[in-house]
Amino acid sequence: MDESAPQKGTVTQRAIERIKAMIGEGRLEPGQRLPTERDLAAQLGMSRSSMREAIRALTVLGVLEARHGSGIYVTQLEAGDLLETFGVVADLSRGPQLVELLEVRRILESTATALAAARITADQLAEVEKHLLAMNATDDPEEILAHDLAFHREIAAAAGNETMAAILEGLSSRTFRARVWRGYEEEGAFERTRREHAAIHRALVAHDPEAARAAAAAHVGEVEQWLRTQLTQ
Amino acid sequence: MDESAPQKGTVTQRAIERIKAMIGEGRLEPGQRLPTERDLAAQLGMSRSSMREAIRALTVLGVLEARHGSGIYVTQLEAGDLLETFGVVADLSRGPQLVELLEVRRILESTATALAAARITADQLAEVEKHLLAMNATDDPEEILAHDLAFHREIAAAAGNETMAAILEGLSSRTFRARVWRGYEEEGAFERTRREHAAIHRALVAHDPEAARAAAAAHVGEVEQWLRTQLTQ
DNA sequence: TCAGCCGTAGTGGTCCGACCACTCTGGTGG
DNA sequence: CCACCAGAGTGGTCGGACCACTACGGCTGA
Repeated sequence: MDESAPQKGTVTQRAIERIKAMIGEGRLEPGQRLPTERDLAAQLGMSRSSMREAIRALTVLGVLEARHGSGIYVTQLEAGDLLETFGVVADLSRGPQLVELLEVRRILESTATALAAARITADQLAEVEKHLLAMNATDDPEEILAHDLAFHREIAAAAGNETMAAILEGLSSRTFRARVWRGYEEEGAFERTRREHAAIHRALVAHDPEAARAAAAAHVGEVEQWLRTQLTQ
Repeated sequence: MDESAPQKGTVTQRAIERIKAMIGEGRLEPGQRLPTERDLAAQLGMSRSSMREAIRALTVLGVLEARHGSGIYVTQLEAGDLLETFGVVADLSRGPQLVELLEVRRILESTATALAAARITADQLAEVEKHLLAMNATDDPEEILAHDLAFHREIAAAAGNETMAAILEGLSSRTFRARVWRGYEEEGAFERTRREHAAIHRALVAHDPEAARAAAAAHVGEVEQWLRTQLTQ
């Protein structure tokens, strides 16, 4: 059951490509269960160890999901599954790269907020308000951060593009924001953040995309500029 | 040398987190060489097999680089290294998700092109023109696609944000575009594409960001709309 | 003296076989 | 009829062996 192995790269790398190809060609559907590690290794003519490394690699990429004692399954291949690794980028980026990342976020977040202003429903708006109020009702940085994240997540979801929402989720991942905020909040940015969030909320209520875009861009831009000054010091 | 293993998740998963943490905390610098697989496994109190899976995982994420016979090294952790996995998302996305991905690309590409219009140098512009001419001088779809990719890559580079350029690179990866173009080009879209590219080029020459943004958005939007109609059929 | 070759130690890559931890299922006993 | 449970099957871990490749240093020959 082997077809003239081209012998390019390592055995494990080949296995990764093969499985990816199987999914790309539709031979493996989302949610479907794969053969066992032992069978897969035999089919591709390699050891179980090498096959396990390939499976582990595809697991961290969000393509496969291994359930102990049950089997290996193809994920739903949705944006959330595949873009989870985006958080790693945010976690490991430093210096100028952090600013670039924030610039990307500013572009996407402003557009997402504009889209949300046009499309958001009453229910979604209520959810956004819930986090806005909760954020203003406490002084615990941890809690504020959590509601801040949820605030933007709800808006991104209301924009109607799951892929964009997933990318923004990665760009706002817990550790990334915690790292930046650690210094940012010490400069009395809480009050400003609240005003900016209020402005975004107003634009959403008014269903005003342009106002929403401007408010969101300014919001992220504030942090971006602050980070930029930090680097030059 | 172990600190009260919390025993959460699999052994391999723990190893991945530990190594990621070492890099995040700066204990491992970009380009630095890690201890051998055998030593690492011993330090974290696990078998070499498990450690290898962890290393393989971080390798596909673009965080580590293994050189056969030499050792394991931390990558430069630049945008290109870490965002290579973005291509996998594009390769495995289908249906509505493909449209969402194209929408993200439209947003980023239009902004990148606008930035490029403001910042592009004469040398960079010459490079862009080179690919524009080469694209118009041939009828080989393969070659056209290659120069098309390079055309946009040069523009993204001129925008001055490597992270954005890396993301766009992933969103335009070879297989992704080949897949979409297969059907797109059959509808006589070549001529339209050339006109759109010419419009983008004009805006760059004129250093007109708004015109560049509009031209790029229209360019990607054309493909996006076509894909949208394909899905409803 | 010095350039180039080559042996070798050390590294990642692969394979094997065993056992553990967990899940799922089908039969059994209540 | 249901609850339980034992067993088969699965992924997870381990240890060791060997292969493929790199890098370095000593050796050889000019």
